[in-house]
Amino acid sequence: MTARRGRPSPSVLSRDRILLAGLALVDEEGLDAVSMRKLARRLGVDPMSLYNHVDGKDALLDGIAEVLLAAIPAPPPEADLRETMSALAHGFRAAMLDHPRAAPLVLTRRLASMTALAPVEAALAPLLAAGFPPDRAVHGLRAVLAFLIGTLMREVEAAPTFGGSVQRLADLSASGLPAVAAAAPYLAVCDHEAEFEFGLRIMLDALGEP
Amino acid sequence: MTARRGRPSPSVLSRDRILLAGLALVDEEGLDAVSMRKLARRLGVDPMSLYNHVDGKDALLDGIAEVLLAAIPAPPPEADLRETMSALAHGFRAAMLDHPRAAPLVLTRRLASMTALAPVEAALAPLLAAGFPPDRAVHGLRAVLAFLIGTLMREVEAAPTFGGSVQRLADLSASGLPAVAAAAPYLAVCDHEAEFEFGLRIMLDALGEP
DNA sequence: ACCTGAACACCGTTCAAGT
DNA sequence: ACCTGAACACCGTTCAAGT
Repeated sequence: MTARRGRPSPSVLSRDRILLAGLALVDEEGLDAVSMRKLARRLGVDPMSLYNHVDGKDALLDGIAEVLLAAIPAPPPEADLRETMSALAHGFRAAMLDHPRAAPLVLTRRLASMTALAPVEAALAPLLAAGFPPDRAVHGLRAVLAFLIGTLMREVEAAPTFGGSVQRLADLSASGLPAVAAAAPYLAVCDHEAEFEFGLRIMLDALGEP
Repeated sequence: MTARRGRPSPSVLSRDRILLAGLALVDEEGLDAVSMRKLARRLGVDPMSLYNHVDGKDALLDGIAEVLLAAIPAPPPEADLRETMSALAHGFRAAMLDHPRAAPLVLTRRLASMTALAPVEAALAPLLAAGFPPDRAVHGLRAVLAFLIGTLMREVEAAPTFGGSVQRLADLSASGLPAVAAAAPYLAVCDHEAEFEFGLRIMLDALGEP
């Protein structure tokens, strides 16, 4: 019932093994460093062997994005609507922060597959169950998602190479732009957690009642 | 006072000419198609000549992003705070929609240059002038920006290749996911304009009073 | 100061051949 | 059914040489 065919020998390659190795490669070296050849080297295999399990580089990246999305946990079933939406948003954020260098794959690519639709279902189902008409449910979900994507893009791209932000603060103060200079101490640092909670509350408030 | 040196001959290459040609290349063929070599070919020049005016491919892409940002018009000076913020947001959106294939350069890259700071100044100045303390001004601006970036990413990535959305609707209905199927007609289409106005109103309302 | 071209170390993917 | 390797048409960038 579980084995796809009667082949017990652990074949070297599989779509899953490739995607996981790809994710590890992104985690370690970043998105720009991903190449079919390097990934094949890492798996001890000819580059062209990957094409037996994955449709090409773009499909590989989509597959890695789906691995990230699959890590979002289902919200507790006894939660009310607001708790459910909040849990999904926090789960989404946690999944992205677990793999910050791969997160842009989810945040910037149009994902069309079935498995990419699962989180949409998880958010839409409680909205409809709470009595939201489908058009308003979709509308509200889109607004929340836009905020989540924008916030996470900022959080995940925040250059970790950027040592102390002291230099950045000095640059901002010396920018010659008066408002930027005046707000420099607050521009130089960002409490991502607080920004996330602040914006999420706004968006969930805006959802309103069915 | 304006000429940098007494060289009247219109030298073939300049940073600006390169950035504009780069933007045109992105507009026509998309981001993935951009290469230093192809851009040089388009300019009738050796690929390596570009490096005299631009620091490399990454700097080229940053430069193109700055060209986009520079197209955001200054808001009318007599406008009140809300009108000013709204005008900036609409100007930002219009600038991105003028070059949808280049927009991800602005929306997904961390821009550090001075010219990328100009729009921040334009938004921060009226907030401070209206009496917002700098920490709240930065906080509010970040929330609005996150929403704008997320919304515009969706709008700009929406595959224009995707013929009628009839096929997509059928896929969604047949997904086996009940909530997705129930909301399929609304998931299949997106009124980007309305989503933008809806979310912008929420974020500007959330700014509150100083 | 700017432009050139050869060279280096890479890419993604097609295709014919193997087992 | 899966894996291989040669081959093709590309990349970004360094470096030495030209003017």
